[in-house]
Amino acid sequence: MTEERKISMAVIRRLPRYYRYLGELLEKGVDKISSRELSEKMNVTASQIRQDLNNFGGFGQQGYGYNVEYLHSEIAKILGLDQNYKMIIVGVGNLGQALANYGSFEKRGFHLVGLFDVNPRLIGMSIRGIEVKDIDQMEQFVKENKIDIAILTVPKTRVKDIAENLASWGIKGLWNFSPVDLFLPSEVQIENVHLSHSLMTLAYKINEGDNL
Amino acid sequence: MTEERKISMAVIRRLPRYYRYLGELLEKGVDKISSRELSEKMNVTASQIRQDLNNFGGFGQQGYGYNVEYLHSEIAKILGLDQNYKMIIVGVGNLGQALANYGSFEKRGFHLVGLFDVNPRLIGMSIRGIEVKDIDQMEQFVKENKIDIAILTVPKTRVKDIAENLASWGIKGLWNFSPVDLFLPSEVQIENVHLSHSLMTLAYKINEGDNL
DNA sequence: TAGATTGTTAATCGATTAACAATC
DNA sequence: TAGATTGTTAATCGATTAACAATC
Repeated sequence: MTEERKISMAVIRRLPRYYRYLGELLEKGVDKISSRELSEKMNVTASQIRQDLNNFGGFGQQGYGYNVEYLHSEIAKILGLDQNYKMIIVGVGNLGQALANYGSFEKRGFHLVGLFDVNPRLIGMSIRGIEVKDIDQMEQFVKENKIDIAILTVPKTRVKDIAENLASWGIKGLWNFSPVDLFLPSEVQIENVHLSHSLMTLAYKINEGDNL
Repeated sequence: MTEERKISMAVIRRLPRYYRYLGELLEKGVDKISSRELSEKMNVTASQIRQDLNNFGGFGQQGYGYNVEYLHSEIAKILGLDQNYKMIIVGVGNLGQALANYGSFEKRGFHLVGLFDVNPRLIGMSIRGIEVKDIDQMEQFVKENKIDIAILTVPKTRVKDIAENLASWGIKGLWNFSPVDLFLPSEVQIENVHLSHSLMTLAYKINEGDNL
């Protein structure tokens, strides 16, 4: 593969937003857009949009703008949305069940294929046709099915061991919802969703207004 | 209140993490910590920790370090965790129910007091002692109970109108889980949790490894 | 006192914005 | 061709890291 200079995560985290806006334009039947028009919709600078996109090559055309469908599909490729991922959920509590019921990940190539828990009351239950299995069966399942991503919605006391095991079984990514930081070999990619951090940040913003 | 220079959101978003680590140290009975020790645990630079904290005043003592309990409580104050917030959940689907069942927000002062939905099958149901009400009753409820925060877990087609209404009824903060950007008057604070963005970012990270 | 570690200034690094030549 | 808009370089801005004097 061609050697490219390291793209910053700040740029990467903006791509899904571009992708979403382009998807909406696509649905509306819009077929071209300029960086300025998009910048106004998204409330960012046109310069940033052009800089971000040019990290990956030239997707536009001078004097014209960007073809919506093409740009949309190119961003999908950059993010890896042109591929399929096999996912399992570990921990089928409230949040695990909610995520299991989410159909919308499927259409982006994220396929839920397994559910695991320790709770005998949950084991055997099915969500969207997927049976909850005992966590003892997880090693075999992950290895046999070549699972790419594990969604971790287990209590924080359990997550470290589970994550380390999954890493040793060759998982590629962990989507971690526990309020814990995982330190694992660099082959395993980690994306944290710290809901409590997000809520605390909201509390700060609410009070910040008082100081103005 | 004293006029302070604007603190960047980058700093604010690190505070909940400091707060979490300090809470863990507190539970372990550790009573002091230096920026260097904390930096090693958290995998950040000591310099950053000191810079971050000094945005809000001097919490440490030369030659000693930081008192864990004191620093923990000071960060809580900065974030506004010394206050109480009344919250409602709008949209009691899978994710709304999961969040409603989360007990852990309560102990940080975030009190869930209302649940709203349009679905007649959900209306009348109770979660943790809170009855799901018809969304028609929301205006009166928000105004009478002076609700601070609304958790938005409604379909994306509904969220814009609901958010605008809540804003006009004096809500202070919106915790938005819909894949939509809300543009509202600046009195209303918005914190987005875009799960799909997070998952796409994980996909990128997984594939990025291939280029190394 | 000597040692340790903060608070804070200065240096570096990186990200964003502005500007404009290239070109469709 | 003239007008529009990209791609890209340069300028600015902000955030992080390093260094060290202050001080407990």
